Amino acid sequence: MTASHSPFARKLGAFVALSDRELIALDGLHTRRKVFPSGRDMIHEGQTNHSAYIVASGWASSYKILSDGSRQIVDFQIPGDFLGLRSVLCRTADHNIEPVTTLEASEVLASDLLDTFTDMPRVATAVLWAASRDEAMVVEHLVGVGRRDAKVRIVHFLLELKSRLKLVGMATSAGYDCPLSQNLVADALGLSTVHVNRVLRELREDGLLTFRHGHVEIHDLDGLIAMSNFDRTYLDEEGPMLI
Amino acid sequence: MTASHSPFARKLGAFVALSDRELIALDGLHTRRKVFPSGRDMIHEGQTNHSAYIVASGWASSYKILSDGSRQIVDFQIPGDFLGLRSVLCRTADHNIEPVTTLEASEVLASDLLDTFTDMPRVATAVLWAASRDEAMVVEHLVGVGRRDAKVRIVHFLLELKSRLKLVGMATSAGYDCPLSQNLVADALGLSTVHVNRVLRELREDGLLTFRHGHVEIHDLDGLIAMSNFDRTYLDEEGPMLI
DNA sequence: CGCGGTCTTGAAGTAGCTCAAGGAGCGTGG
DNA sequence: CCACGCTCCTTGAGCTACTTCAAGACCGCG
Repeated sequence: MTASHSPFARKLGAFVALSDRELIALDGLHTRRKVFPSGRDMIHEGQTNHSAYIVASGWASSYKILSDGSRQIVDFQIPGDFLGLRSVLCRTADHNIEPVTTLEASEVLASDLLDTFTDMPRVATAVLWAASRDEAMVVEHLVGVGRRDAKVRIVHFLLELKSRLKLVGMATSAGYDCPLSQNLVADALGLSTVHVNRVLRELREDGLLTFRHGHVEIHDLDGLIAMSNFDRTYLDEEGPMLI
Repeated sequence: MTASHSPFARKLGAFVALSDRELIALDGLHTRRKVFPSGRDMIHEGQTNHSAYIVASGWASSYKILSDGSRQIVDFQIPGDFLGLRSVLCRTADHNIEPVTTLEASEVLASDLLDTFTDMPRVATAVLWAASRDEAMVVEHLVGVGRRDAKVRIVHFLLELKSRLKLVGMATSAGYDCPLSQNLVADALGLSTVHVNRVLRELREDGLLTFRHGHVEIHDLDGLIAMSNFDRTYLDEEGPMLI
């Protein structure tokens, strides 16, 4: 696998060892590309009959708004991730999706996907794997919000992001670019913006990491992993798990 | 559909209108029945090569334990629910499952399920629907833990449970039996046991609901729905959504 | 009858919230 | 080119919704 493949192909290639033919087929799903501006919902809760997408570039957020106006962000989507895969199945979306940055995404027809599956069953395995990884991430997110204090929660979140970005070549162990505002992080982690700011300052002062100006710099990876009990094997595998 | 069918068949019948032949086929999945004692894990995190089950009677909990010993319960399973469906796919479980009460469950082989699917595609639709409902419930759970205060969180939780139990004939609008200890509720909702106790007392004093001695009594359904902004349509449909 | 789990209540502490106000970066229009 | 109006970041001060600790009551069970 080379860097010339799409983030989507790179990601799946990390799960399941794929042949060139299979990787090219995955890239082939990237026709019908669209661009979405940031800050405007591309999928509304309750909306029916929309499509699924694969993110080509940019970040998005899926979230719910409560009656009192507060927002819970369920997950962020980065290049290579599916957007709204489940809501295609359910026919009606159960949450909103809004680009965080300008977003390029390719519309994926269920039929195209299924054709690829019958043609190349290993691809089906990989997609299923990716889908259940997404579900596992929501569970992990729930655990964090329910039982971890703010500092550990934020560290865990930033490490997870690092692992995910690394998979598509957008992060190193030293750091990564991150377009999320402190407000977005707060709404994802069930905290207030103010508190996120304070914790980020503490982490900076402790020499653990710096998150500023859209960039996360990791100063002490071992320290971060130790304090957050981040599971290295959870998302951070080197090489495909299934040969 | 009559009450003589299994909870599983009842539940799916509420999603998709199923013929007698289809309902009977679903009941047919309930061979290979096993009994699990309460309080002992039936599936461990990291365990591989275990089976999926359908709960026939009793309650179970799926949860994760953090390094500091605290526990986050991700979901409870009631009769008619799948147990460990995703971990069959992933090969290795990403959370523990422990019966809350004595549990009767039927082992389901992936092959049996797939045979039923090819034979009766509507069943596949129904199972897929149930699976994505489960996922939607985890998301809703995350929203609650992240953004709702303790009172609303508990009310929402108990109303959701009511809706789910109603689907399998184990609850009425007046109330239901609930074997969960306050400690279990606390670990599901990211609260302390003590605080759950206090909030429950408040709800009782406000004449909204009583949760005592393993029984939830609903005194003021409209009041509860109003204060928690519970979405009536979310799980509470009357009649199948897909004819 | 005593014992472990659950429930209940009080008292005191604290993590994280809200409110408030100022600064820094940046696009936009005068 | 500067002034403006954003949005985002930063910091302080005070508050409150929760937590932890502690102790007693209840209850089913061996």
